[in-house]
Amino acid sequence: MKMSHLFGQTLREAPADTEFVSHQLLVRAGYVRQLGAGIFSALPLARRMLTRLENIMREEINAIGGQEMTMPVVHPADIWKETGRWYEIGSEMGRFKDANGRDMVLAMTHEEVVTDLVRNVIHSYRQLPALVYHIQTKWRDEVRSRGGLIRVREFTMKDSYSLDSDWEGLDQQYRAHYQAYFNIFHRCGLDVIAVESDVGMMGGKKAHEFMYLAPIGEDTLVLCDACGYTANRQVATFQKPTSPAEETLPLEKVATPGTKTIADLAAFLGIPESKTAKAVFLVATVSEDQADVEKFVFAVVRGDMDMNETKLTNAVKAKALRPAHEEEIRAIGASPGYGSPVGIKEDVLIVIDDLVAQSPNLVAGANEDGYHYLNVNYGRDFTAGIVTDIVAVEEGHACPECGATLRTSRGVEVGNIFKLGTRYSAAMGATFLDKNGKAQPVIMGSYGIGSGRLLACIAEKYNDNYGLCWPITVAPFQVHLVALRGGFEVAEQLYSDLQAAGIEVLYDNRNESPGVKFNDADLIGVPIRLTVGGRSLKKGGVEIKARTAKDLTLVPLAEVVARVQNEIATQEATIMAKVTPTPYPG
RNA sequence: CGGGGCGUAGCGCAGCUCGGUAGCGCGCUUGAAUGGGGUUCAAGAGGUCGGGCGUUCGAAUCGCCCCGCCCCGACCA
Repeated sequence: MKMSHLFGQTLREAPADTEFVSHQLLVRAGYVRQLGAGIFSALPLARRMLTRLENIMREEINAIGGQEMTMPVVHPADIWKETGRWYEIGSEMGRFKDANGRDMVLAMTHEEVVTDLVRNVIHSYRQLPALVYHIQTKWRDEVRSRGGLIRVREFTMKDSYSLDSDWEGLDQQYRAHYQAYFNIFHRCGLDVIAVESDVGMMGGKKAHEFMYLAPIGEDTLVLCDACGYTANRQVATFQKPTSPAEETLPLEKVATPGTKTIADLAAFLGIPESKTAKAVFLVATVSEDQADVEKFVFAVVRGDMDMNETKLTNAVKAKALRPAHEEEIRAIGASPGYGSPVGIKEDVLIVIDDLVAQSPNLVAGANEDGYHYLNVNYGRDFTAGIVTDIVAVEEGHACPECGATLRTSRGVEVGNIFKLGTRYSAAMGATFLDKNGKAQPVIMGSYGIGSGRLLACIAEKYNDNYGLCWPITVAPFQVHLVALRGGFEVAEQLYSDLQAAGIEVLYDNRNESPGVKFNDADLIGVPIRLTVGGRSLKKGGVEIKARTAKDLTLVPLAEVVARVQNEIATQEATIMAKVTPTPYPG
């Protein structure tokens, strides 16, 4: 590619509304342009990279038996109504009516479509297992897109769907993806960790997220350095402290004026926060018979811990959760700041953390302004509809596996794998006949990687003060050939020689000053730079420089192609050395 | 959806308080010089001042409404 014809322009200054380095550099270097909030065009430089990323995905998914296909971006709403997600998912689903007034959906993901295909195509256990995938555009109308290319509304994803006749088969395909995903990210030069995650709107049984650890990440991860336990904070668990054995003491009501927070209360009574119970009032939206119903939820955790919304949402099978208004709290007989499950109306759904159930003699509100109860005990003084883990893990808690101290870190989710099970096949009647001639729902898995987000993460990792520094395996070109005065004729020849040798070359043939060319080359970030000019020729050849290297090396003209091939091989080998088997946890 | 900020040429910005018919730097075009890290000089092209309504003799500037974009929060695979 000659730079004089490259569609795109480098900018000296980044647009004012860009925040992250990856976003700034990708715009400045001419890779992407923004059309609207969370909507981007990929210019030729970015398109070349996306193609390379997607080809890496193709190779790895093909290697575990995947067959590429393409499923549509626009779906009739009927299939989404069949699985219920038409009703469960809120405003992030793109909906419109076609010319005949039929409800239509913009693809957020493709479980419904693939399941529809499965019920039409798969009839026998003999056709299983199978693995299909596609690379397709999705639309998720995030209420708030942010972070440049990290969190967008329109994006392209590689998603694969595994189909099995038994659970062992699903487990096998799941593990195969687990390794394939590490291979993909490592081949892109990105270090990731796999963490246990919430299944969210996908439903299903088990899920891992692949996380690129970076401060710009929007997810908080819980990590154990001792045993390797990793989980998204949304689902992370920990070893709860054991409560001291105590005689249960009689319930006692005490005046505690002006102690609306746990900290105030503990200070007022001179007790640790761990001896208190914290009440949180929420209203859950629950789907009942395709209609949304609001249910009051009264959650209780120990005073020294925080509630985890995801865990609570899952515990009550809610579609959404919001804090309750004061009137709603009073309506159930509780008092904000002095709430407790003791003496609450019976039809209220009380969810308590399992640690609260085991902790004797806690201090809890008296549901009366300015009063608390001492020595509240589960079972004697109150009961709960649900007793389960609803506490958020904090830095310093004990690892659920080995007991060592946990730490937290931020991460960007670049991929995920889900064991869907029969969630979709059962709902849509995608069954096969087993050996006994009995109809069984197909057992499914779903596995996604967002290519644009992957590109942004690589940009976020590989840059310096001058611009981008792509890994050779994903770079838009392998060589950036800079022609300076007195070197244009040689450069032209070199350009065709390199291309003839199968090397991807970006050739800066523009009549620009050297400084402009070098700065653009650094900004664009092609891994190997060749410079030909009167000066280099006088010295006997062409200068070669790796983007990340400090020094130039002079190479005789006749050896340039071989030398470049050698450099490419070396850089590729460095990255491929990281592609190794990763043990599957558990 | 709540809070904050912004919208003037491709990009970065000034002008707005105090209304008088739009400017700077970069980029772009042409010419000349320069020629190894955003070089220099000269001459140019390019703007419905986000949109609508209103006030006014006159609106980028004042008022009202709307739209868009960014950040924080809520939310989210």
